[in-house]
Amino acid sequence: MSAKSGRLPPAERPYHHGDLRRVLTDAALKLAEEGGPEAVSVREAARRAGVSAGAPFRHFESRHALMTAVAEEAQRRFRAEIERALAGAPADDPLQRFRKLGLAYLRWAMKNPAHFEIISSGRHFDHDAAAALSHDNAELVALTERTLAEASEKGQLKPADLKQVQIAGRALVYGFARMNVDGHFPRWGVARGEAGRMAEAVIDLFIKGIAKTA
Amino acid sequence: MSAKSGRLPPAERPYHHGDLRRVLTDAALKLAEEGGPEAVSVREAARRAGVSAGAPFRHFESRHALMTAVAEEAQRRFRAEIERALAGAPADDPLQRFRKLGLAYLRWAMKNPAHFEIISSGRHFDHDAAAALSHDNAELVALTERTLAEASEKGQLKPADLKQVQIAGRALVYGFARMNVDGHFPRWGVARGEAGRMAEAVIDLFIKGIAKTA
DNA sequence: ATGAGTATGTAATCAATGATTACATGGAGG
DNA sequence: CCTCCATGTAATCATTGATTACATACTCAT
Repeated sequence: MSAKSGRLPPAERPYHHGDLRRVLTDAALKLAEEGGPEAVSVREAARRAGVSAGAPFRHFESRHALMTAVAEEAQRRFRAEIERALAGAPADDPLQRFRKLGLAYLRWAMKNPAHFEIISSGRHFDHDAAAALSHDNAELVALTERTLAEASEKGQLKPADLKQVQIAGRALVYGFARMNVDGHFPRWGVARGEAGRMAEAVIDLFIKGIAKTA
Repeated sequence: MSAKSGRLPPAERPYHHGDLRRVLTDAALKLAEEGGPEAVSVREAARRAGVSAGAPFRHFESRHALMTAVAEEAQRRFRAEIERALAGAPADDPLQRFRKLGLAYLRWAMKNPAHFEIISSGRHFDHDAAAALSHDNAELVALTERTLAEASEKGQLKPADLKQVQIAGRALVYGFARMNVDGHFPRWGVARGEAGRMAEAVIDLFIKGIAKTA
């Protein structure tokens, strides 16, 4: 695919890139990792891909569109990681699965702060143009709802408005992840390794609050 | 002060502005309100102040420095509003004050999304250069800690690790505010007016979880 | 008062970036 | 083989953050 034009010197890149769209997306993902969402620039991505500054606009209408592709890929990875983590959880203990869900969520968010920010802040891309992302996200939301409902049906929860519990849980986890991403912890005198344990403690505190055995 | 130079035509602005720093900060605050933090540009602030594009740099080392001033003013307003709201709360019921604290926090955050984002995201300004902001913030943190401790001393709380409760509460409220700022609610099918009631419900759910009477 | 020194504003300029346009290249299919 | 079209390049523009040389006027010591 890339060595089709034999008459060109092998060191030269062929005129057509092959899969520039993907290469640009990957470069942008890396730029975000390195310097945060603001550090993603079309030109720098083009530079890293070894193409001209105008080339990316053949594949992305605008910088926003590039960020949308970045967000979709990040969300895909996020979902995959969550589901991978959940695979090793006991199927007959929904509350335990709910806990694992929260932990996996936080672990990924803390390990990939820039990507987490991109997919969650809604400021970096156009949500309406990201159908795949919306789907992946809805899938995760449905997963937590289902898990919580199962826990309730199995009698693992105190009587409560499940919708409210769902939102509170989401706010709690999202807030914790955000506090990490937004740099609150260092200013609170929370060491880097400590945040992980605190995440677990906070989740357990929440679960103890909604579980029946409390 | 502004009409000192009598020989100039009255319609003309005097060469020296008077309080350009403040005017620029106000313009930037308004720009943020209108188009979010990214919409704040040094040049547009200068334009609105009626000065040249280079003038702001006499007062702010960089755009970041301007944003720092914006953040300090926003944080000042935030703190003032919280304390104002808390003034009308019963002094002898710390748990009730804790609730009011959370509600006032969310009300301000939802009413001033851009300013809230600026002061809380840590990405828009230099925290180390914002001593006043750090002080105001620390003051609010201390206030909630004190209130929670009082509630505990008065026997209003279940036995628990207060530090963990503090962090969980903060994560919950911050997460909810962030979900609003980050545009999660419309995508969840939550109407605009509904968010306010949900905020109250979530706070009450949390308080019921930590209160003794539960 | 008055002249020196400084604070504050202007104009011109630079580099980086997002975006557009005209043109070049070459792969795919009749 | 030749045409069409997807994809890349080069040149260009407007906007923005930032710097520099210069202009203005406020302040303060004498």
